[in-house]
Amino acid sequence: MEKDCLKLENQLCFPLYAASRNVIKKYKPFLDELDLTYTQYITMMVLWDLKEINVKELGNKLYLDSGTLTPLLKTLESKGYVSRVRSSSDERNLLICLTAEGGKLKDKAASIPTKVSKCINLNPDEALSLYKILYKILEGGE
Amino acid sequence: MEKDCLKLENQLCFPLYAASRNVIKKYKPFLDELDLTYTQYITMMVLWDLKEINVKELGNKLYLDSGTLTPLLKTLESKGYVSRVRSSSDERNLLICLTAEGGKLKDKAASIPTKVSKCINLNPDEALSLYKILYKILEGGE
DNA sequence: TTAAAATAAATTGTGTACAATTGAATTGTA
DNA sequence: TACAATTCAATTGTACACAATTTATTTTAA
Repeated sequence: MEKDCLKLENQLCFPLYAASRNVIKKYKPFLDELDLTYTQYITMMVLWDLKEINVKELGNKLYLDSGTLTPLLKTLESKGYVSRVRSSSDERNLLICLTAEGGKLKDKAASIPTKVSKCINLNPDEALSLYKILYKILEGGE
Repeated sequence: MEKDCLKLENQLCFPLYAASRNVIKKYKPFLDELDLTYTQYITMMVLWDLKEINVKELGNKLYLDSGTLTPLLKTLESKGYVSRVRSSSDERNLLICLTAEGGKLKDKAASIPTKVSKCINLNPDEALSLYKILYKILEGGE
């Protein structure tokens, strides 16, 4: 009986992993219009909200490290959506700042959450339940 | 109000993406002992169950394409866990077969699901609810 | 029956993820 | 105040993901 534990259909992590990729794919046609990948998009979300943040804090919010963020932020800089400046008070910190160009993207992105949620077949109860469980996983360990 | 839709904390996809990576990380110490990555592990799960499958069907089960699977399966072959043989009835198909060595891994893996579930802070109701919602997402579109 | 269409895997190229290491800047402390 | 420890970002190296294209094989339909 122990063996059924190793069947794909009895796993919780596998559908979590597959559903995550599945939903991210639904963003693609909308994000293509903004010339953003999904990871770049969630980075821009933080910046649309805060305007400025250093790499460390950004990594804490996105659960990503500098190995992922450094090249991604250089790409966003090359697109003109953010600037990268060393903090004068502590040269170890790199400040990521939203540019005017990056700010304009927010308007174009405003309709994306609604459009994507229409592609996902969940009712409000399920969505809320999912949200709570996912944050319980995220908070329950790191 | 439209603007709050673009806040990270109001997204459903972001915690899905973050929780997926968070849980996969919990497998790492256990999978390191088997010299498997998470993607290699779920591939082995299919093979422990079916013994043999072609790349196309494997991709359907894992929601992955040949671009991901081809190099991964070559790695598993080099580790001695699978063999790769063209189907004689249709040379387009590549059959992936569990080797004896690969079969032995199943015993070593048997305890992993229990160990990982102890690292995830969910009660049985939450786990079942999550499972159902994730499969609803997966079935609801592709 | 043979040429076009379809199918399967491999390949190519880009962009993450992430562990581990490095290097520069800052902080704590003897 | 030096200097060891810490912190932050960048770098290095490996392994996915995935879109798009290519190559080989098989199927189909004229």
